[in-house]
Amino acid sequence: MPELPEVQTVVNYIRPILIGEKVKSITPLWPKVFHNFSDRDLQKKINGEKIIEVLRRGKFIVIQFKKVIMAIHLRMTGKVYYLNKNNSISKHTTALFTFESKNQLVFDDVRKFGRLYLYNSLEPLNKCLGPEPLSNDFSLDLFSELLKGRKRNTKALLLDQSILAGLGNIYVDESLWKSGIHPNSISNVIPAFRVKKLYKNIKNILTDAINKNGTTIIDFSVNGESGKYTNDLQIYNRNKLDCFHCKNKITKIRVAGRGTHICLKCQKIYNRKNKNVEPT
DNA sequence: AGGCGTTCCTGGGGGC
DNA sequence: TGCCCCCAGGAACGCC
Repeated sequence: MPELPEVQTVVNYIRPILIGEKVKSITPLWPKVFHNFSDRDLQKKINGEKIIEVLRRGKFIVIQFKKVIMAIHLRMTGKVYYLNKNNSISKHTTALFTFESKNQLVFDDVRKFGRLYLYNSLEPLNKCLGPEPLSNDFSLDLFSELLKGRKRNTKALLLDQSILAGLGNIYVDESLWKSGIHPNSISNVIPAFRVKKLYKNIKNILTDAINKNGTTIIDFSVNGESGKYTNDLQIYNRNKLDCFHCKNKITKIRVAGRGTHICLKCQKIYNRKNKNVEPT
């Protein structure tokens, strides 16, 4: 499940090679992969155009051209990699980018949820996405306001891309565990010191994960590098194993429709009744 | 407003 | 071994 660190890893990988490339064609091998545009739009707006910049916004990979942007969302199983002489496109390829240099970029997606988007600018993405957790604009005050301004299940809120952009199931579980907050806590009654912890942990965990090329195994055909943050996971995917803090067994529950890993001893539920009670 | 169920997909795991 | 069923999940959407 590519989240912010995994998408950043992909961007770091493809950016230096993509910049300066001119698009010859983009072939949809799965018809639904073009989300909001047609072949004709491509011919008018992308084909022959040069790639100026490649960046990340939330979980989107953004390829910037002079007048338009193409956004790629990997959803759960999407992968982007270069095609070289030694490999062939897999049967799960949903789109194939061909450049005038004859280089080719593959968009591979087993479950076919990933999509390509065409926009005139970043604005449509900015409109539906919250702040970047690693940007300077994302202050503790802003984060506190986001939590206090709503009476919502905390995990659901952190997964909501319009509130905060880039977190997914893995990093929400990790951040909440490290901050001692139960995912079913109500966002507006979490005490300030816990909010501060959560704020710092989100930043630290994401930064750490980026430095280790993320968690999801990314099978690049060129350099074979895979995400090393897998070894650093403290709570995610550790159902029935010992909590690293208190040695209690980790449990798996459902929160906001997602499989959720928690330590019942370390993570405190905050709601109206017990907001002043601290964990033992 | 927010919670919840449904939809999109396929590989893989559990049960028999 | 084989087969069937169901589950995993990010985000959009409709409903309550």
